[in-house]
Amino acid sequence: MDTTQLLKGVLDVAVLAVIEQEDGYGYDVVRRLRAAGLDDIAEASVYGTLRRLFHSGLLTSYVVASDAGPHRKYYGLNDVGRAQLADSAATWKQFVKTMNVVLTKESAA
Amino acid sequence: MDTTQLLKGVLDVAVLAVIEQEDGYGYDVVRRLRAAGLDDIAEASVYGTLRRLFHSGLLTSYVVASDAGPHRKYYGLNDVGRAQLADSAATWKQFVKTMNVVLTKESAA
DNA sequence: CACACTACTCTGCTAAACGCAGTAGTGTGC
DNA sequence: GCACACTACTGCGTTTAGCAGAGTAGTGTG
Repeated sequence: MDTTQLLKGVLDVAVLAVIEQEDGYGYDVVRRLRAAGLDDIAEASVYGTLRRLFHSGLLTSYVVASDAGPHRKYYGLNDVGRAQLADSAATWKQFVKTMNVVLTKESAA
Repeated sequence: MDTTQLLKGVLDVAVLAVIEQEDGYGYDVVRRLRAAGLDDIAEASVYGTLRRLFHSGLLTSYVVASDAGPHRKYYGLNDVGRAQLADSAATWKQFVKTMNVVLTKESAA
């Protein structure tokens, strides 16, 4: 099965969670997500998500010069972002529970 | 948060699981999924998923006359479907674990 | 015979992840 | 001193899949 479809709607939460830990820029968020186990995540997806979240008003943004490459566009959570994260994480957990009900009923052997 | 996006890729597994329990027809699968907690699932999504899974060769299909309405198109799992279900369920569980890592690292306070 | 419930189909819309290409900045090796 | 690798970001077009909404029937009830 392709995990691409599973990511839908979840990448938002994942990115928010990673940034809450510590402010991050795109390239770095990609690495942190991959390190956490989302191995085959695409760069374009993360950059796209960051832009979407920022334009939705959930993130702050500031640019920092780098000593090893181009400048970095850092993102951080604001209050709206933190609230959204809490909310989405709760929705996710509830969803997982529901799916567990659906899946464990299977062949009640 | 909208659960629509969370369903992506997961509805397949959910439908397969429900059908493995017992053969079912569209209208009935919808009710069983809703009963399990996927309240706001749309009929069109389930019928679409059933057709997709059938055409992918995971389901068998047979028509039964009903005593209370039009005929019913029942679906059942074949071996390919059962294998796919096992596989997808495993992928899902792994994905949930990964997401748990991502989410619980959050604010390691 | 109108209406409700069952049961299914079809068309078109939309969100979001991704592939791919392109643009730069920096540092390393030949 | 130039090719190449790595860092860092942007933009466009494609694809997948869930959903809204409308339509078509069959059955049974007031």
